[in-house]
Amino acid sequence: MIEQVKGTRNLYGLEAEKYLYIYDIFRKSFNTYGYDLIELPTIEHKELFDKSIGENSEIVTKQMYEFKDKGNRDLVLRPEATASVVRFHNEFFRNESRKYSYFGKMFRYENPQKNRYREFIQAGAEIVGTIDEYSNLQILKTSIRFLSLLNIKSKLNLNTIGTKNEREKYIEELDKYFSKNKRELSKESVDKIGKNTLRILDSNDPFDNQIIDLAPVIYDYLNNETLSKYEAFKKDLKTEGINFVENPKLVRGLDYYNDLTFEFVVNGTVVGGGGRYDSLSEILGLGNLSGVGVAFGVDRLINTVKSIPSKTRVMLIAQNLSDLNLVSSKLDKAGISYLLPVRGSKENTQYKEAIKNNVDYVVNCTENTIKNINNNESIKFNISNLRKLL
RNA sequence: GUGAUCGUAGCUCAGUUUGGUUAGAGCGCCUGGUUGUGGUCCAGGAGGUCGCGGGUUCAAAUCCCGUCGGUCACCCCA
Repeated sequence: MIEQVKGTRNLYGLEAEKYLYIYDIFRKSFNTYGYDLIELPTIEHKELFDKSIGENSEIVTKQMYEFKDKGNRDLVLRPEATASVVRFHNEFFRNESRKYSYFGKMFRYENPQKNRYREFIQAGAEIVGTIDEYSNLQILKTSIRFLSLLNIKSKLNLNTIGTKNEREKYIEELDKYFSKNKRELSKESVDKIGKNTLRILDSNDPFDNQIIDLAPVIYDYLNNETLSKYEAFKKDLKTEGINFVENPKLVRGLDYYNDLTFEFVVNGTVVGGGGRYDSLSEILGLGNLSGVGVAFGVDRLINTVKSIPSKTRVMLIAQNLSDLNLVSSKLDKAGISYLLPVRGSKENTQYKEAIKNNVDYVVNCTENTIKNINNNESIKFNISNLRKLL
């Protein structure tokens, strides 16, 4: 037997329904609010992500699906979409400001586990161009509307990581501090000193707690402009009645972020995250445009959403096919959808099939009745009687 | 990249420790009957390269090695 590729997922039945439902709510939340949908290519030049996400990041060094095509180009399956959106924007709308939304497959070569797949779906939104802090608020408010329409209760974590210069100075101090206290850190954290210092703050190892708690805090290394922007933003959130938890240790894995970073957490799982990226365009050599965005893990949302609204389902049964064909043609004309038995089996078997398929009503085309499968009450079949039930 | 654990019928699993008839069960599926406002019950039937490859052995689902896949965790992230 040929097994499926590691880390891929088959969405079937209820999961597929949830996928469509989430896509639908996503479109209602973003697309219809002026975030134009963009279908981006799945393959991109490797260079795009080397530059944007960062050559030393975990994603680029270990997690990209890389290949050479027949023209000897270095290509990758995209690990995320923000860089592609910025590429597109700079190519076609360089001197405009625009809002985008996207919904599609991403790929990262990691070992799969709960809520993490090699091929996964992200739904995201970006505002790119000459923009101010108001965009940050818009992205967050729209995200919150999206999650609440899905009936998902999430916690919003918030942080600012300042400008690149500020961050570099902070990391320098952090390196010194952790080096000095090496002996009281886990081996894994020690390995990150000088390489991925910020991530040490994120350590789950209880052994590290004490040292991390006493570590320098990023806010002490940010200048007044950065801090006042951040304070103003928090004030806006409070005015809007948006609850959040400030987490100075929240660092994102992508190099291009500055100032605002945030994530939405449900039961300990990050279902979405994002932030500000004012230097991404420049890093890509594409100009000098700002941006802010959010991305949701659709697979994680599928695993989180408990139930979705269901439609009333009708199944036709009959003891001969001509009865079945007659009624199904009538329903086709009336625009009513229905299920049919897979084959002309005996009546009892067809009833069983209806029950198995979770239908609400069975139309017996031979007897001309509509039966409510939940209480076994039958009424005469005709189109208007059936329509009343739907 | 690291670690743990699992892989036997469509599904859930027993059998693996201690190698030994023809590899089993429940559910599901198909056929016939029963019931007749139907989801019950009865009988029969189909369905298995024991994930894959190699090794040990007179003999492997069972032991060894490798590999692929699932689940979970670390790392990391959505």
